[in-house]
Amino acid sequence: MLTRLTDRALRSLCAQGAVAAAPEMLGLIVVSNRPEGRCAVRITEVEAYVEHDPASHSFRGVTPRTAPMFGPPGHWYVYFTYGMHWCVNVSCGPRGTGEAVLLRAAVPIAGMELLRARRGKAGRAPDRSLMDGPAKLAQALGCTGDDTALPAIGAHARPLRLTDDGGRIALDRVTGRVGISVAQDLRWRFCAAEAPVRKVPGERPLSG
DNA sequence: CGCCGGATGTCCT
DNA sequence: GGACATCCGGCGC
Repeated sequence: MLTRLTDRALRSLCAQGAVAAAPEMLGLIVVSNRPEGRCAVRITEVEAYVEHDPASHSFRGVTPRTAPMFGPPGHWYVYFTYGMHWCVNVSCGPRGTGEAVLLRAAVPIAGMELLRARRGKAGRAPDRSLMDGPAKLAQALGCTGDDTALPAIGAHARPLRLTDDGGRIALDRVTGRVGISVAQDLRWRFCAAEAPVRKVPGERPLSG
């Protein structure tokens, strides 16, 4: 039988904190509903960031940029990085706590043409590698700073909604986080089998 | 497939 | 001034 997490359960999950919530987000879907069209993706890779964590944007306290991390759980935190990329997170932990789960990769489940079009030239990549990075995922979903601090959960969450369609995918491996130079011992990257292998602490260089 | 370097804005030191 | 939760194209194997 098909079981689905309710919006209430999803909010409760986010409230538990980023480390607890992150692995449970594998298999959840993000529905993007914008004027140019509708699309949906299934989450295959996430990372947890907490407040007393030098790799976290919340480590140095509240700023206009990081405020959504400290807001109520279950809201989007979208930030701009490397001068050209957006990345999408879901705020976690109770209000006042600076935690979030970074959505690092996903596979398409609806609105393929739109997802591919938004990725531009790279839209010709196979499904598996169309959104195999946080900025690629954000681009495919059409995310920008306009989305930051908006609620992520609920029937009226728009233009971006985190929800459960009942489709589940298994946690395949747990590794250190990608692209950070501190706190590399913390294994807070959670991957489904579909997620890309990368050179990070804890990742096995060979598959199988 | 892997390595390397450039692009390019914002925030912190 | 440097770091940064990155991506892409070019080149070599």
